[in-house]
Amino acid sequence: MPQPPASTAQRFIDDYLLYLMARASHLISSEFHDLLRRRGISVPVWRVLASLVGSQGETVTGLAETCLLQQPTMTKLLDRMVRDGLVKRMQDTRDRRVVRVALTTRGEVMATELVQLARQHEAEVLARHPEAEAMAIKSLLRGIVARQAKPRRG
Amino acid sequence: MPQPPASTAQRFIDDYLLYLMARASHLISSEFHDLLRRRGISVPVWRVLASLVGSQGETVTGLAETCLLQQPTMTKLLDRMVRDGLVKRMQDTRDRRVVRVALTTRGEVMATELVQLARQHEAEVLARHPEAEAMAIKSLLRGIVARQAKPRRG
DNA sequence: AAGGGATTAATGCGTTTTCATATAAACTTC
DNA sequence: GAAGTTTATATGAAAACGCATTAATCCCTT
Repeated sequence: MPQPPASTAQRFIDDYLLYLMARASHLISSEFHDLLRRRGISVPVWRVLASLVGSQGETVTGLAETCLLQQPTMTKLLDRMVRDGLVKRMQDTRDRRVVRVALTTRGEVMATELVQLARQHEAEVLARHPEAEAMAIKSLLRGIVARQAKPRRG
Repeated sequence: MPQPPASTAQRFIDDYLLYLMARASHLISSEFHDLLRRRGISVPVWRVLASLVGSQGETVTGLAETCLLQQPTMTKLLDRMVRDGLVKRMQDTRDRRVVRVALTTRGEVMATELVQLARQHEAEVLARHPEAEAMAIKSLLRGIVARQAKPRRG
């Protein structure tokens, strides 16, 4: 284990809301992302799959926003997912500019399975943070960061 | 504006904790990241600067963890920051494996200025989310997502 | 109904990140 | 004190990302 930082309790970022949110999100998500990696699934792919469950078809731009990516990044990600047989592109009947992206059968099987695992994991996380229902946001997130700290490699 | 998704209120992800956290974090941070971009500063560079304010020197691995990056990524990021005169590498006296990274004068000036802007922005965000002090985490984060929604391009 | 302006998705290029591995230094143990 | 193990950082190839631009379609005004 490396030495603790020179000034342990005094760092700007440790009381900075945006950092607390980013770190809490990162730490908690890392657990599930590890599970994904073991299955050879990248985080962006998982996000697209999860976004498309139950949908008849989403636009590229809409998916990009949902998945927190830029549109060109999404286009290239979809290229790979089409190649891997997870999603298909369809033309929108009303607007020929629009591409509707939907799950293939294979994609749907995978997505459904992962969503179930995600729900399980979410339940575990919530069980682990029982005070989450009542605390102020900063101390809450700070608590998550502290408690969650480094279960393994982030 | 694009069409709303086929099933508006029923998506799995809209009630999924990890997504709510990631999205809330992304949305709020985007505002500040826009400010950074206007100044030509990337998010990872900002994170390193913010991590080093008030420090005598952090290790590469420690910085990587703090900044939510992998260690090789941090090494290369530091290469660029050294090149740009923002940080310097120093040898640790006790453990010669360890590289101590610290701000240069130029880096410190920049970091201090940015931290001040970050504090301002944080205050604005907190003022905008007054109920943040008392709400349950999921509805809290969901509320942030809803209210923050798309101030401009994410 | 035609043309200007806006919107959707794709492409190309340069940069950055990741994954796997290599190198070097320091601890441990016999 | 030397071999083996662990820890810290660096490197190199391949993938992914971001920005700017392009092509096609739609919308709205006149």
